[in-house]
Amino acid sequence: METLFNGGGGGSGLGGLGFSPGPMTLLSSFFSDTDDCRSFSQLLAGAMTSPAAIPSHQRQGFPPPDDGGSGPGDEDFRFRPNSAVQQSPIFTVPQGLSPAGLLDSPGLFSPGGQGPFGMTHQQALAQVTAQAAQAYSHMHVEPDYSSLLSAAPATSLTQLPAFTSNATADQQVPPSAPDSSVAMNESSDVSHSDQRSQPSTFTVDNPAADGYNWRKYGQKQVKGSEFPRSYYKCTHPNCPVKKKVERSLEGQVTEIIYKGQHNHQPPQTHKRAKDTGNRNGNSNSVGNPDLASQGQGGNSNKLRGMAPYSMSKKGQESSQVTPEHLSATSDSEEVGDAETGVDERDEDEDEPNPKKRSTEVKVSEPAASHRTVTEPRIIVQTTSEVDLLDDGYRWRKYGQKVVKGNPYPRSYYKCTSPGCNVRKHVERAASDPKAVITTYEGKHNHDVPAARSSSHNTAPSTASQPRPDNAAAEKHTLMNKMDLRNNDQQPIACSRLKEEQIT
DNA sequence: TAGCTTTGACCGGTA
DNA sequence: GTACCGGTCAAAGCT
Repeated sequence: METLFNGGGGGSGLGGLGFSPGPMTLLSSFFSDTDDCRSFSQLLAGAMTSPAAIPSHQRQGFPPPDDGGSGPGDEDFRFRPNSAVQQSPIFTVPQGLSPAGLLDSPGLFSPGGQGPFGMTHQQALAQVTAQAAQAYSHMHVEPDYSSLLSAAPATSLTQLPAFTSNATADQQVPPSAPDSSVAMNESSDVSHSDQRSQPSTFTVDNPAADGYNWRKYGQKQVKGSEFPRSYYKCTHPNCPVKKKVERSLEGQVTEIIYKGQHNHQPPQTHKRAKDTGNRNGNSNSVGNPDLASQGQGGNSNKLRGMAPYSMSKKGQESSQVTPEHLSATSDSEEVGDAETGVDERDEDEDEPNPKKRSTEVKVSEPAASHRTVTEPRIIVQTTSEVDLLDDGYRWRKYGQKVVKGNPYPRSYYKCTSPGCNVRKHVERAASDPKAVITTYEGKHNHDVPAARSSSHNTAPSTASQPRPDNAAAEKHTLMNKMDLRNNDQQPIACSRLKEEQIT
């Protein structure tokens, strides 16, 4: 964990860079590797409505529902962090991490966003994250990964917001699919021809950062997206692979769609090293938007997936984990290599098995084109309203997205204070609009606005819901209290919030 | 000079 | 039949 979040010292990638992923990114990184899961929303919905219906003996493992997930005998419960269809990045919650327990934590949450234990959303998130990490370490045989996770100090999360928001240009580290390739490959059929990569949350300056060389052959403003879409072709002779990349004006990759499969190995020598600098002594150092390409032939080394985070090279702001990044899991060669060295890559390159190269979950779509398995990264600018959520700060809703399986949109907010980059992501459970997960990103650089009257609800905001700027500390505290090895810990993934009116 | 990006135009599919 | 749209082409410019 320490390695994961803080780089684990030793001079590799993340550690050296000294940044941490945003909480959701972190979660995503943990959860991005299975093929049969439930969306986060669905999880929420299910948990909010049916924990009791789940046999107690199964709660721990949170047996798969009816979505074709693992069978009764399976130890893993799977669900998708995003319900964007079945092509969402999925993650597996193995025994030890009980989604049910997650959501069914007694009294951890209560109206107002804070439970009797003072558990806040941030804390919940941190806890979930920690448990996810723990779970991941339990379920995956990858010794490297597991060890990393299990060894990670809970305090790592403390720095998440700060680091994500303060990354410097030199900290460009690719988001990576936490070894989704491995997990997925192990657990699913990789015949999928359809993949969709996680749009990396982070700015990726080099589209070829996934190990392949790409040539941009077109760009177009597509309908429905506020961002232009770029078209790339693999430059390898006769390689039919193409990819479409959508980026925000800040350079953040909002979506990457791959099409085709590489019929060759990733170039041994990466120009990327030249392009972005050869950090950590290896050539695979590039912010990499395309983990999916890995899935198509890109190499996937176990540790590469451990580095799901990258930082924007173009803007600090973009380095912040934005909602789009919540599920960012791009294959991170840079990080992976940074931590494992090129050798690992070479190993993977020696591994012709296409399955090992799949990073994102594949879908069963027969189409030749494959979209990465995550939901679209496009955030629709919907309103400019200032949403007065109960945390003392003023928020401006800057977008929302409806995910499949959840009639309620996921909403994104930004702090309205000038210069403050804190963002807030609110997701409501499909079954209960009052069941909400609120995730803060970043740290307020100002005090809580003067007292204001709120038409809605609840207890004093600052009391009912810890301020984001305290999130880190809270997480820290929480994480310190947590015993990652304790499977009995009931992580909280949602809260039945105050009668918060989100829209 | 090679390779790449940019960008307007063109093409084919679809409603 | 037509307009729209996504995808691609290809000339021009840049590195």
